[in-house]
Amino acid sequence: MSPTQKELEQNLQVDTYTKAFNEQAFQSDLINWFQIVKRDLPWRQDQDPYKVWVSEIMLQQTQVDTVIPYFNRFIQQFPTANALADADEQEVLKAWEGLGYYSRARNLHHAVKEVKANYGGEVPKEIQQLSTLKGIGPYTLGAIMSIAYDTPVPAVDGNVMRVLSRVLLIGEDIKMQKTRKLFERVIERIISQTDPSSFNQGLMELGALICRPKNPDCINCPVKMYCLALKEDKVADLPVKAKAKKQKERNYFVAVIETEDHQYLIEKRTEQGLLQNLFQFPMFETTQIDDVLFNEYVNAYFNHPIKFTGKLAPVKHVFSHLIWHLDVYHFKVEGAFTAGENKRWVEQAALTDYPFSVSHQQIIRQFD
DNA sequence: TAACCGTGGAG
DNA sequence: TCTCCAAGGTT
Repeated sequence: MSPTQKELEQNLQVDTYTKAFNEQAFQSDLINWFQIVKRDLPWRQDQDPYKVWVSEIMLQQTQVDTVIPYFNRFIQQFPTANALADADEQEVLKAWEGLGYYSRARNLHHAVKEVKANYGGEVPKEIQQLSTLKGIGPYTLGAIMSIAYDTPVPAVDGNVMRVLSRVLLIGEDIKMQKTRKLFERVIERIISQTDPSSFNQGLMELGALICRPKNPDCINCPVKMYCLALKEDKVADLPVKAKAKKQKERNYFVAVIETEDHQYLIEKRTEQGLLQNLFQFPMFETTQIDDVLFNEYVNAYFNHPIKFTGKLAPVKHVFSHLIWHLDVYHFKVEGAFTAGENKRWVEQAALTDYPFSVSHQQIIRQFD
């Protein structure tokens, strides 16, 4: 089977970036540095593929210091793939509460059930099997294959693209998916065959500690002698990254409805879109209606006499692609009434049993 | 492809 | 306050 025209062009492109590159010496210097300075992180205690998997999912778009306490609690609560598979989704979401990107938790839970059903609870080490699991994309695939199974597969994350764009002077826009694929092809040429785990982790550790987005510590860089950007004084210009779009803004009324014996009405979000299956206080998107109309609307919506008792502090919540402005209203009712399928009444102390997004945690914190 | 999907830290 | 960005994946 001969390579296609496209593949030939791609190989040529990789050639231009790697032809004058001494990958043997680079590997050696990078790996030796990593062995000396690597941080003592909880997921580096052993090579358990399940723990590597959990850590890599949590670390997606999330800083190490944020992940550490979540990882420790999660592994204590769900020590094995089978233990996680046997858990309820609500438990898993609760353990993920506050970490964000909740599809990661739901996909991990789904995938672990598949591992239990199809692979006897053992995380597969075949690349084809691993890559079909929900939530395991190209980066995580390479990370698990290399870190857990010592197999030379590229693991291209933001750190790796930043480091290699500088070392090899690659000016492609790292927002583009085809650029990530370019880096994967480059790494297939230069990855260590004997210690791909330290090679991949070394690139990421270098990006985190030395080759930082701002104020890179080039003086102390273990591979500065290979760095074309440093040689040409272009470190600050790389990587090239398209600007992010501005978030859209949305306004909501939130109804905190409390009974005389201090039960609160909460509702479960849908299985689609934002914050799937998380809980919240009933909320309604608003465009132009005012406070008075909202009070009438709430009474009509629930078909029950509900007494407005005052406003709580408004909440502004910034997502990656969205900004919520929540106007929070407090209502009193005499007792719990039938409110609908996805709704339930919960005592104040029991609110902590349910997974809420941070926006609604900010509301709960005002109850004291 | 580009939009969607969270949250918190750092400059 | 504002902007970027952090061990990305899915659709």
